[in-house]
Amino acid sequence: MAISADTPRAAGSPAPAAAGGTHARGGPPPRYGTRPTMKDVAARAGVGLKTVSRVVNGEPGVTPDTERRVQEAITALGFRRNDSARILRKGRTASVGLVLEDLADPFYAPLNRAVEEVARSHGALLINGSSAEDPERERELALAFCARRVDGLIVIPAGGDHRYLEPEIAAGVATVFVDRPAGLIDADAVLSDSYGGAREGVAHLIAHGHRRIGFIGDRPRIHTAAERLRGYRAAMADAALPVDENWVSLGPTAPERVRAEAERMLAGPRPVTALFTGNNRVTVTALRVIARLPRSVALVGFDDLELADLLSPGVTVVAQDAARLGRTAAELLFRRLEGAGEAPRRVELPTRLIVRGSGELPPAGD
Amino acid sequence: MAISADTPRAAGSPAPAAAGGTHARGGPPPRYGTRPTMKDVAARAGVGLKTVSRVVNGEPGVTPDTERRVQEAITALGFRRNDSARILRKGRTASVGLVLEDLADPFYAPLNRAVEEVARSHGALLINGSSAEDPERERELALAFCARRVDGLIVIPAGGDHRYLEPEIAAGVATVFVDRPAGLIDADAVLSDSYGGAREGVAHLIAHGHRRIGFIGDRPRIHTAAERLRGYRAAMADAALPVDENWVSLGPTAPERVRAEAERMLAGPRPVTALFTGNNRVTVTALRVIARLPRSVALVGFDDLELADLLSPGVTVVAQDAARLGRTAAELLFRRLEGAGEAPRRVELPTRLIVRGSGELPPAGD
DNA sequence: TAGAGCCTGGACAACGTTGTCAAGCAGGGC
DNA sequence: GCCCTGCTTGACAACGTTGTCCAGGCTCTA
Repeated sequence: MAISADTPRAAGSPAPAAAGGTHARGGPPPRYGTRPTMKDVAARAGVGLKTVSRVVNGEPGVTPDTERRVQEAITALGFRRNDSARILRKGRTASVGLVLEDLADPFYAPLNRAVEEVARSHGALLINGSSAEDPERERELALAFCARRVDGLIVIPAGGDHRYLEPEIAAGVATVFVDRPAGLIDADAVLSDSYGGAREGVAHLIAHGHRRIGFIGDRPRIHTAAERLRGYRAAMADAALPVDENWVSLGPTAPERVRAEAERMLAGPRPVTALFTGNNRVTVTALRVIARLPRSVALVGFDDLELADLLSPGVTVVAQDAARLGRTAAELLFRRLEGAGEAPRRVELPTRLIVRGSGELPPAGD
Repeated sequence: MAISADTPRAAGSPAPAAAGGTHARGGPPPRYGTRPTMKDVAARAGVGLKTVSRVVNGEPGVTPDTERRVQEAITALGFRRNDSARILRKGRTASVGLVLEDLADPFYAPLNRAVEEVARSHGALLINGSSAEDPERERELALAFCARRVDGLIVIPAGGDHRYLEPEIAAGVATVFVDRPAGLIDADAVLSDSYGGAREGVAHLIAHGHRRIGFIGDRPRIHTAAERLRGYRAAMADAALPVDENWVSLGPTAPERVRAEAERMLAGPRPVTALFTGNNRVTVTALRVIARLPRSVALVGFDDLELADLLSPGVTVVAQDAARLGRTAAELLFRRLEGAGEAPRRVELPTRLIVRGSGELPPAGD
């Protein structure tokens, strides 16, 4: 029998699941949108409230016969425990909040999934939201999660000041920052080695003969962007190569800006012969620019891309393990929840240079 | 001043945010992990409980002076409203649950984000989880969300029987299915035109001279997989082309299986000259197989891929608008919540053939 | 058969919030 | 001076669950 989702029921046709009465026999039929409670189940089964609670939670001390009667009442009424009340009473919510930049970003999605898996293995649900790189929105989300009394919070910071979380952390909300460190507070953080990864990637380009290398990255206030730029400069310095500041561009990763900057660096009498791109979004746009050029330009990007191996030439990347970032952060969080009372830790995961050929092009000139 | 995340505080060093007393003056310092309540705020501000509630909720009828005292107490104690209690009292949770197959899948991630955006615009939070294509897990997640009393539920079905949701729907949980229809119940659904899209994609291959076309898709119990196969058969029939059953393969989208099936279809004396792939995961694996072959093989895939335009040849796809699927479903859901009491609707969104060249290869033989 | 002890079941309070309602108070009109 | 009005404020119950505690009935043993 099908049920119409929202058709209001006439008094003469009560919802089948609730037929028989939420209230004592003879009472009015339950209003649409009103759910039966343990009290209703108890009344129907002819037992006490606590007995229903025991059955629902699988607690011992209920005879099989009583249990059967309760189960029948539960099924007949379509009862489902109200976790809000349960949470209120117990204090723990078995849920974790995750604030990231963009749920849809191919870099963060696996991180999201990894956090979900760890949460699931601990019996916790995941609430999440996208900050869209807006500090105020990050704050709103994180505090909304705290109001829901999440047991723990995982944050990919958009802002640079997380003092607003101090009362929450002090109150026991286990908090772990991922991908970027917390601002102005001392807290757990799980990061990738942005500096080392960028340095290695740029060194790869240098090793293949490039001397004029452009760097296009995210906004400078973002920790990873700054670190990767630092890695770029270190690699150039290692090889005693000068850096023309026209080769460096930090800013929003919107395709228009990245395209303009890439085209600028690749134009003129002495263009760069290679690009190092600071994250997956930048890389994709840069690849589109390069694809339209008659000559070949070397590129190494931070973050792996799904089809990077199928492009020709394959795209060399500095890969982060986003899933591992998420997993590590979530595991750290649950260790905290289980009472590991050490000082905040900063975990740094290594990156991996995946050479696929795009860095190995002979330099175009110089 | 930095706060250690989990260091238990000695009695002599109370949490700064709570210093001054959660309880009446002179009482014991608050225990770690215990949060101040409105009662505590009221005591500290020297006002009644309800006045605090009014200030917290911005209700009128509080003098500026009283409000200031309450605000000070809130800040001093680090108070944050407990939404569990609020939800229990009010009955509405301002949250939406989303069950999808895999949070990390590049097809579902934008859908996830779109649902989030709509929820956000309605002031609701998003709880989500991955079913991993396991009906039991789908059920667990959906019911866990219902226990949390989400106002609405968006489900990408893994299973084929959703009667377990009948009591929930009857109790007022607005429920919308996306990508695939509900099983054995009558409910809102937002779908892509899998049949039409596949038919158009396969017709494209036929128009370019292909006569032996393979179809590799997801498990047959999945509605979209079955529909796309139906579209494939229709296109072949339209052109009066015979279908060798060796050209059709439905099953898990694990790379090993897809690779084996693609290699099988492309081997032998009379291989297929083109492949139609049933979703993004299948397409990616098939592209890898094709890339290793000496000869070129045409391919059209269901679902767009991020770098599809940069491959050579570009990959022709039947694109779905995943974000629009999510947005449409979420908007429908909120319309239901606002009381639109019509019969369940099935919305079907069009697909779009994006021609990029991979289908335009001359057939390899025949 | 009586007493002790165990097992089952239920009454009750509490979790933190919000809606209802009534009290207190100041100001103004008569 | 008194009453009425309107505003601010607070006491109280209720939301649905779980933990505590106690009562009653049963079994087992002496």
